[in-house]
Amino acid sequence: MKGFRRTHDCNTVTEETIGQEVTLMGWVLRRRDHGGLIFIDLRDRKGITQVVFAPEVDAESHEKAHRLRSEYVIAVRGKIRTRPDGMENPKLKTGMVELACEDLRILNTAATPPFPLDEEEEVAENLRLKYRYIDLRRPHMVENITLRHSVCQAMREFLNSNDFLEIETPMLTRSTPEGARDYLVPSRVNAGKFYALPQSPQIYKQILMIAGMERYYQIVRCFRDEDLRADRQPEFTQLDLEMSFIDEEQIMELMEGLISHVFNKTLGVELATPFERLTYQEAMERFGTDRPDVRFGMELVDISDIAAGCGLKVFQSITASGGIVKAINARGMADLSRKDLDVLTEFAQGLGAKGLAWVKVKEDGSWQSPIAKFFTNEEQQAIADRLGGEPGDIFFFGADTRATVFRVLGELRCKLARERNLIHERFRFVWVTDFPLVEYDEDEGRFTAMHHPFTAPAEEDLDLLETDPAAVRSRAYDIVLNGIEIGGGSIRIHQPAVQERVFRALSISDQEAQDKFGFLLEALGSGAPPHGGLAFGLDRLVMLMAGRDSIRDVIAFPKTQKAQCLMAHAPAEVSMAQLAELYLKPDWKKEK
RNA sequence: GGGGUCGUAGCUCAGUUUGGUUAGAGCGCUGGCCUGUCACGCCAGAGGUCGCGAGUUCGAGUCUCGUCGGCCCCGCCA
Repeated sequence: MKGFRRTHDCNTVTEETIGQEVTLMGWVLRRRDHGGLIFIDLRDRKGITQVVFAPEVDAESHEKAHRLRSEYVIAVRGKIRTRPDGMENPKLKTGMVELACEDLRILNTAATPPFPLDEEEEVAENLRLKYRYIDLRRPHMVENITLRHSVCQAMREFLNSNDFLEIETPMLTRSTPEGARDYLVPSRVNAGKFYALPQSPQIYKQILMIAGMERYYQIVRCFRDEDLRADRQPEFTQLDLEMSFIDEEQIMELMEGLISHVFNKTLGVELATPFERLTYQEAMERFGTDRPDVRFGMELVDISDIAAGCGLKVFQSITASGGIVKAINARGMADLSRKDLDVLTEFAQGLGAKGLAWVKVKEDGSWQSPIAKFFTNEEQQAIADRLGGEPGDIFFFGADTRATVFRVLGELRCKLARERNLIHERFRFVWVTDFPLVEYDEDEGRFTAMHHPFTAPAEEDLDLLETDPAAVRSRAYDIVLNGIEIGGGSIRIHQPAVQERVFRALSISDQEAQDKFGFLLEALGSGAPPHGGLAFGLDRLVMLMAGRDSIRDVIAFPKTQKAQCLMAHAPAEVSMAQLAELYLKPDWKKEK
């Protein structure tokens, strides 16, 4: 590097730099060797600049440039000059100019890359993950990682200026009941005891409120030992925050400000506030899910009352046995072919439906459908009225238990919207509020917390805790973007007596509550302020902002579906000596 | 734990339906030529455990069974 000092980035040499002597450093993206004249596309984090090696400018570097190969690391010094007439490349930001090399230094050679760095071709993900350091050099990945950085910066800006303190909480903590499977860490100095990696800093941030910190945030890693998905990794990042002396209105308002600031600062997108709000009940009834995509209609409409009296036995028996019948109107989609409908039926069956009834509305308003004959004209009219049906529309029916109807029609409307390009908005947020406090867990035979056990019940429902827990609404709220849950939070319980009642409703014995959460109960009794907060899934948020389908594309070093790092080969075996130190005996065999 | 899908040259893929000559293409790679290219061009060349293992067959990239791995989904994820 002696004699070389980087003066510019590959995207900062422009018309304004013409005539200046600059030094660039970066990687060889491509070499175009004309024998007498050699062109290099030089790439760094910021962009691409064309470098020309000409013997009349510098014979020695021209000679050396013959040896350059893809991904060699080089430093070049020379003057920026305009390209000859007609030789400009409009595809490059620096395409009007080029660097005429007067001095070339090869800083490092490189093996031929295992896959091309240009983005024309999709590369198998296992290769990308094995050679992540190559994958991350690709401009698209640089953009994603850079966006993630900018999002974090904008979040900190906003929260810092709103009087929040950034405070770290322990990674080595204790396992608590409820929730996901924990990642465990054995303790060397406490034989037979284990730390757990945090699923979220939930209790610690509440303790910080009790400790009088008033406003806390942290961009923090969380760990859950559950199976992976495109939007789920075993370790993921949250923007976690908590505030004292507030209610849900103030939190939602502040969070809308935060999100607006982030989108404005990083993408230049102006979001309209306040965001739309739905209660859990509404979201389920109208969209079939608690994370509705509200960018398009096709809402679920209940027709159980009409179905109960119709001539179709299936509809009758389902409504009679406590199930429901709902329908969606796929406007203008009556052109779906028999084969399309078979595919959709299969899709519905895959989600647990027994079948998928449909009705096409013909020009004269009459029904074309295998089930048309089971409905009187009046019933047909009533259904069409309720769905706003017009010629060219097709109705789809879901008849089953509530949960199945919601799932099937909810997924179906999203699938149809995607396939028929009904989604035009880039970003649409919605709050979902008034979640049930608890839900019944068939396997465990008890109620479990829908959000977490520290969520405050709605005050007017408090007295139902002992009589009808399922009817108690919570003070929890989720924030949903484009049909994906990107955050959630709640007002917390700040009175020990209420916390104890909730534990009881969850069938957590006083003994267990004392063992596992005694310190929290004690802390609540020490003068806990009313408080609440929220956590954003940073990976999901950035994924949506970057327009990607998987959070792996916005995480520098993600894991595969089997929770392995293909680059570092984690997890890996350890020595017997290491195990012995931790008092672990590896004599468990996975049963075949 | 379950369902689906993919695995052929360094990369992206064709070939598998209907088993049959020496397994192909584009890109990349190597060497040569080339002073205005930018997905440079031209010439020549190298490169294969058809994921792995059994089986069926005269013969398997192709059929069967098993297995490993990537991805998507269900369960799971307060």
